[in-house]
Amino acid sequence: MSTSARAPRHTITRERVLAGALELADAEGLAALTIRGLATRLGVKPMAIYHHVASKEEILDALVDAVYAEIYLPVAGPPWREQLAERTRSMRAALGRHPWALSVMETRVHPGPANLANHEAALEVLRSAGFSLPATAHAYAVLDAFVYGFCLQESMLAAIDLEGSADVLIAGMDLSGMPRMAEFAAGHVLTEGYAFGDSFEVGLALVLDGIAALPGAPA
Amino acid sequence: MSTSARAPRHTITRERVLAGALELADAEGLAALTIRGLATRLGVKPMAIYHHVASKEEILDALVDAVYAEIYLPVAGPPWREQLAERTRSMRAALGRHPWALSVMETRVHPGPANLANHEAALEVLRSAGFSLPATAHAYAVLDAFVYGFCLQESMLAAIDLEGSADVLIAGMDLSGMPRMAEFAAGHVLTEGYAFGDSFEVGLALVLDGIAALPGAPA
DNA sequence: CTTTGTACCGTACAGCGTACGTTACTGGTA
DNA sequence: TACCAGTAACGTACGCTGTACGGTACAAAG
Repeated sequence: MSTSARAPRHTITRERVLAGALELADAEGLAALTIRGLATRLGVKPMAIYHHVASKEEILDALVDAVYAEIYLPVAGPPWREQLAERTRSMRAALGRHPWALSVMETRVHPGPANLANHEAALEVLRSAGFSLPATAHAYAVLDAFVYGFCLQESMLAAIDLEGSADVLIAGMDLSGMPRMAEFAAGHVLTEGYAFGDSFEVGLALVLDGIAALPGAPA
Repeated sequence: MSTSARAPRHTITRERVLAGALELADAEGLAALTIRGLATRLGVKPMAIYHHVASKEEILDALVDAVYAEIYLPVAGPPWREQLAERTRSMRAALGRHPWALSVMETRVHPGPANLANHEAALEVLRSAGFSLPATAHAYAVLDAFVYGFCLQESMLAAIDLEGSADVLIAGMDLSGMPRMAEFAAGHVLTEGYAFGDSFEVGLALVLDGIAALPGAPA
């Protein structure tokens, strides 16, 4: 096939553009998500994309909302604790599947429909469980802080691990004058069976316990 | 003065380059931190910068470590809880002063000396207070997840607020079919005296309580 | 006075998002 | 059947980015 051949009509649609962008970001990282790269992957010339989306910003907005759409929507009912736990685990899974998502979210200003639906569902769970409005605000802020922050740490660790495994990295650091880090590395991190992710369920339980004990939480 | 005049020798040093980069990022945002923009601010031509730093990546590494250097170093001793609380508040303050820092941190792979010193100090506080190694790992992971995540949310909210105040934003959203968000907005967020940041101390206390109750925490 | 190293500069290149204008195909109507 | 309008893909070009490479001027040392 000729590289300079004109692609047939309807080679791309808005859906194909967004799906291709998501695949490209997942497969090759956010830096590889360029209009030119996306066009090549779609078998089209760069400017053809702009007949289906207004700008790259719009693509990024749509990608973020696509990630939110993957998150479990909690339902109101007695076991509010398990519903929120399931949503939180689902968020971690989605952000783990799309490590680029967090940094894109930071730069978005307009929440998409899936984002809003997720907020609504979480608020519905808390409010219908009997949380007061102030308690709902605190609970939601703390729980989301935990999951966002935990995923942020996981993605930073994953980025570091791509350059070399943990033991090699730690061996290469200058830990002189850092006895506690040396102890922590040798006595725990490099131990068989250690995984940073194991702190997730511990932290989740800790935060949910704290939320349940908030003033304004149901009895 | 002529724009094309050659700057005198020793107009810039590595310190001045890094200080200028930090000021530029603080004042005009991360997107404004370009080699050309930085050179202009320093009264120098772009390529002069490369005689003092190896690459822009190196500048970003240094900026991140400069932010870590602003964070309070906790000291070991009886009141571990207050020491960690102070460090956490200090982290929030530093990340608030430099909203661009979080997104830069995400892309760093080599921790700087201030970063390592901060880790060491926090570990020292936990370990010398009597936390077991697994408890230390969980406590540290959860506490940092909280502060990173909370600051992430604050910076996202701040970015949105730059485009218009909260009430205007909320008024512009389509909250039909979103009764809980409507209730939350009207009954709490738009109320006199509401501030998202008020959840910080609540969450901090909640997390510290949880850490103190961890198996392996001191009695 | 000359030599040598260093610090600043000019030019240039590849790659980015995208504004603007052009071309070719296709479905609807006369 | 013939045409026409609309649409989707394309080519070119502009200003921006980081930075490789080579040149130039000045300051200190021999």
